[in-house]
Amino acid sequence: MYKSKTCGELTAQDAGKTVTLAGWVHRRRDHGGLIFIDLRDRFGVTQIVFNPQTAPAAHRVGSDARNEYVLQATGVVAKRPAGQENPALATGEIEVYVTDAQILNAAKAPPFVINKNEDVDDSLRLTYRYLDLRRERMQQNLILRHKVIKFMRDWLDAHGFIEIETPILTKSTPEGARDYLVPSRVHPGEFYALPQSPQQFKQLLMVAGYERYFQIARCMRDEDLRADRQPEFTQLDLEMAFVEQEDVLNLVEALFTDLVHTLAPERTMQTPWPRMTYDQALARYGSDKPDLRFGMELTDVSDLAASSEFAVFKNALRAGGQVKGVRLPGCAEYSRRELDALVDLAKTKAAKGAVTIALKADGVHSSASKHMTPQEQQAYVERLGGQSGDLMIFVADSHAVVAAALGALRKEMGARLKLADPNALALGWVIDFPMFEWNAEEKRWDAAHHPFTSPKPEDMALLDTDPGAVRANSYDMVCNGYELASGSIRIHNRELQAKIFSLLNIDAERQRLRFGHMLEAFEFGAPPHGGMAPGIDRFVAILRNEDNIREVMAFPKNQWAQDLMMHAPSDVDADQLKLLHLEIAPPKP
RNA sequence: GGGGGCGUGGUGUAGUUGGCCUAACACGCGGCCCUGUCAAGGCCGAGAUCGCGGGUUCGAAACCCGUCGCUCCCGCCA
Repeated sequence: MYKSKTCGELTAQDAGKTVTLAGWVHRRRDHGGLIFIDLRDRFGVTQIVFNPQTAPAAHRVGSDARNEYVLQATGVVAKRPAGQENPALATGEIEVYVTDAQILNAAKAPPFVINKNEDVDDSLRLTYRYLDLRRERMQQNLILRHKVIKFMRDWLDAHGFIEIETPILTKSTPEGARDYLVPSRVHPGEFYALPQSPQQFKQLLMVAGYERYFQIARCMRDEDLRADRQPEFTQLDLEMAFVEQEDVLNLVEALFTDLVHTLAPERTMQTPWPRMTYDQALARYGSDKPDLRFGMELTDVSDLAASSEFAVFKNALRAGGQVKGVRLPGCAEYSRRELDALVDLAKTKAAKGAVTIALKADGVHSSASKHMTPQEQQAYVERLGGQSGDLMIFVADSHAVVAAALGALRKEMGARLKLADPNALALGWVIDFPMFEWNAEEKRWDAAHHPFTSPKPEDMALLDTDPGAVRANSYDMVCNGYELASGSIRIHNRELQAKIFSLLNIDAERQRLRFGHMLEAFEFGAPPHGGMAPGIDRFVAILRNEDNIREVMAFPKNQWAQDLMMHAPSDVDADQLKLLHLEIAPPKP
């Protein structure tokens, strides 16, 4: 070993001991005579002192050292002189008087500052990720990530779960996200797919009788990136047999509640977690992943609109839609330009427009004042509980568009007005998702969750008459405006599974080709089962108050799915392509 | 595929109603001085044709057009 102690463990108790430390030069303070170096390793920082009188050879080493040099130093632990302690440092009671030192490796000046948490251009950080990872922020993020995963493993183990690995090379299932494909050398023209999730494997493990499975599972989806979406990400994938929805929810809630209490006790969390149906979430917050850290709920004003002469409102109602509004406290003085920006935000969610009513000191000011009397405007204000100085914004459209538009406004304004308590973890459940979503482009029903989700027994009759009204035994875990997990009770009956496939426009032949193994497995004594899959990257990011899941991944991709450090993706040798029976088509002009 | 933001020494920023910019500040880097610092301090120094290309102008870091890169968002994400 190059070291007898780490840079994070020495205390006054160790005074007098001779120790050897090894690490990186975090900072160096050269007084001409004495040189102080803050030596850093993964465990902490320790001040080592070079004295030209008592150890001239070692002092020359300290003199040559520069930031990020790799250093080994042997010396005697000493309590610092009275008044020289550094309370900001865990090892601040002591220092090490170096008697012998050597440079294990020199270092160029790094392309960005490592010993300060200063913002640096993301692409530079990603190019030199191994340097970025030395910085305290990333180190803390990855250490917490480790603790979270360790906690999950231990907790699930203690609750009778076993961890089972499932294949990375598997079969493409074109429904859902785009697959990453891997060409087969042995089978010309055929491909493996990287898993979007271990969904089918974990269900088959239930058929196999393992009853309680989990996996820290890597999932890959070839879709465009966002701050909370990387092409590969990690889920705590779990599945249980002989359970109902309530059992899964209770178990996951207990796991995460214990986890937060243990690893983030300073964070506030409402227990038990609030639950709401999908319909309630959309009605109250305009989102199926509402940020529950603040109120600012949507208010239905359809009844007021019904008795008004305002054509935009009336027409929306006549078409079966609704009119709802949201109150933005203290925003009455927004400029025309700012109001337009809010309306534009609503329009990005397919709203045709939005009506604003500002309650200023001299009364109501509305963008629809030509179409509404002041009395009408006042009625809307009162319905929303508007106070002087508030801005109200209304959207009239279908239920879905109203929710999307006002939900986007609520999210944006919640952030802008800093309504969310940054210390809160607003964990909650959204249940009773619809079974199907109408895909207007393809003119067919798509599975809202995935095709293995079971419908609610009481809605079974609607499968034949009104698929859009069927609710699923599916549920999401939400936190601070993120979808942290999705899950469902699965289908375990062959006939029902085949019926759902058919409803999803997958004919018998494609069912046999793509899902024959699942249908067949259900004929061999498949138990009732269900589970879910919390996203670990998103959860750790929330715990660390990071806005981008890159910050909690060691080697993430940039927005265009490139690894700037490894330079992936990259072209490959012609020989490799030949072996894989591939030819590259010339790019389109 | 679309929209917004950003791009100035190694890093982070200032400068952007065109002229005082022969581009400023902090950190970093190099040298010298300095025995109790911990964001050490002091002195000196090197380092940027302002992402790239074109244009307008007597004059462009700044204005216009194009382009590239990064980033956030929409679409997309069973």
